Amino acid sequence: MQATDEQKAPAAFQRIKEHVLARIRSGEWKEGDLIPTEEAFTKTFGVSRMTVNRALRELAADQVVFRIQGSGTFVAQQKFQATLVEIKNIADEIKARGHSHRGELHLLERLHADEQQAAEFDTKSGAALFHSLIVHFEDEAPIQVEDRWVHAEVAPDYMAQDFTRATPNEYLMKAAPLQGVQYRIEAVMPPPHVAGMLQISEQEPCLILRRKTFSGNRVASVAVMWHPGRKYQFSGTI
Amino acid sequence: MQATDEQKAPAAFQRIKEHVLARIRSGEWKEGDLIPTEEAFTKTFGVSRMTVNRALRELAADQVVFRIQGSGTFVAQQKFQATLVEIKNIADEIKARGHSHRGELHLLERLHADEQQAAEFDTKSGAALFHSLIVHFEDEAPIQVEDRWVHAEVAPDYMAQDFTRATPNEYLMKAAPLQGVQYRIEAVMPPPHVAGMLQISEQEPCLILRRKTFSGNRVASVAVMWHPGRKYQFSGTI
DNA sequence: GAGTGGTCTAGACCACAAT
DNA sequence: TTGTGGTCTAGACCACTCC
Repeated sequence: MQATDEQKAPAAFQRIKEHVLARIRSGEWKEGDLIPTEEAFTKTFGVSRMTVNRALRELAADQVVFRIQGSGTFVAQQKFQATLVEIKNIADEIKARGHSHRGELHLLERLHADEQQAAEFDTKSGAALFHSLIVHFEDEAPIQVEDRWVHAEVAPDYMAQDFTRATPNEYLMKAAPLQGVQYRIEAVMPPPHVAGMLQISEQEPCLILRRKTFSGNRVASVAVMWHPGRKYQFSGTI
Repeated sequence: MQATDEQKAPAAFQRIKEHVLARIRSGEWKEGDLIPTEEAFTKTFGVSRMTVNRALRELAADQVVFRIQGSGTFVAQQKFQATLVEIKNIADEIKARGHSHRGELHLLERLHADEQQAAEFDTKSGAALFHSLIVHFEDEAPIQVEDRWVHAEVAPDYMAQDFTRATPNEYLMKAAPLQGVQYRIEAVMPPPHVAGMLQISEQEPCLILRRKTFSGNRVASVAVMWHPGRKYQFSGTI
């Protein structure tokens, strides 16, 4: 028998999605345009309203269209205005490049929040915090200094971890269900002790990532991650 | 009449999603666990299978669970391993902060690609390119130097644009259907002419975003965007 | 009130996996 | 063969918008 090239017909809701996307791509339907109603599509495609509804609902979830109950379905604003950068766990990132990762623990202590730290953690002054300072190496070259404070109530076992094996990030993800992250990326000059740990000059800029994580409506952890500007970049594709 | 605090009951599919999410958050259902079948949920919640299907399908789209036809629905790997940074159009970003944006065009020229540029654009040496240099101001403070090369074949009308009104980014999005973006974020010291345009010292680090866009399987544009490290950060929430 | 989307039902048939 | 998810139907009722 001949090798047949059987194509399964795409699902009806997929065909409708493609139809709408094609109209938008071709420019026939432009930003803000009202597109046909669900009822109209049921006739055009000979399908039930639930099927049309699924197609349009998924396009709305993808922000291709937006829908206003009682009014209709409209073409959404062009996307691609934003580029997304993915910031990964440093250990995974290094391993993904085929290199070896090693963490060097420089400091692990328990202390009490001063006023500024209490404000950052949205708690009261004197609350127990853990503080760790770890230098991450990629094939024996220092690539990140991770300076981290952790709310002791959220991750009480923090100090019992072996941070040469798992990063604090990995531990915290298991210990405290993450509910949110705030981050900021900056370019700054390193203070002397950071320059020393990264084995760079104080005249070389650093790329820093500040990251605050939330768990159970509390601030779980505040971290500052320093990277040598010459060797480290955030990069990606969309 | 008393001010009533009427709560509309959440939709059934939402209640089911919440139920599953709560079980996962509490740790009752762990990564890789098989969760109840659609049929089981119809009985638990007293709803039809379509309603359960929608709830689980949406959770699968969000990568909370994964589904294998014939086998069942399983809890997916923990997320939040990655943090996403959104890089917006500079003009939109400034306006969103409630400030005024102004673009100052310093250079707009047509030239021919040298060998290095030809390699970057994946074309032949001598191909026509446009080159623009724009300084973006936020409330009269320079916030970005945008140095951009554009493939003339992809956007032939580039030089006819008024870049004090719309950013090159906005124009290119309309002129050339975007198919992909590569980017890189770095921390570097500014060369003298950039420091001058940003009105900063040569000892102040810059945050730079390099961005290459693709259209129709060709490189449409290569841009380097310089920002003063002291005033500009990438930030966001997830 | 007419038109639109938001949700839901109670079935149905199919494809795929495990046995 | 049985159980699972993937899709679809032909209705239904509701909430909201606009006239």
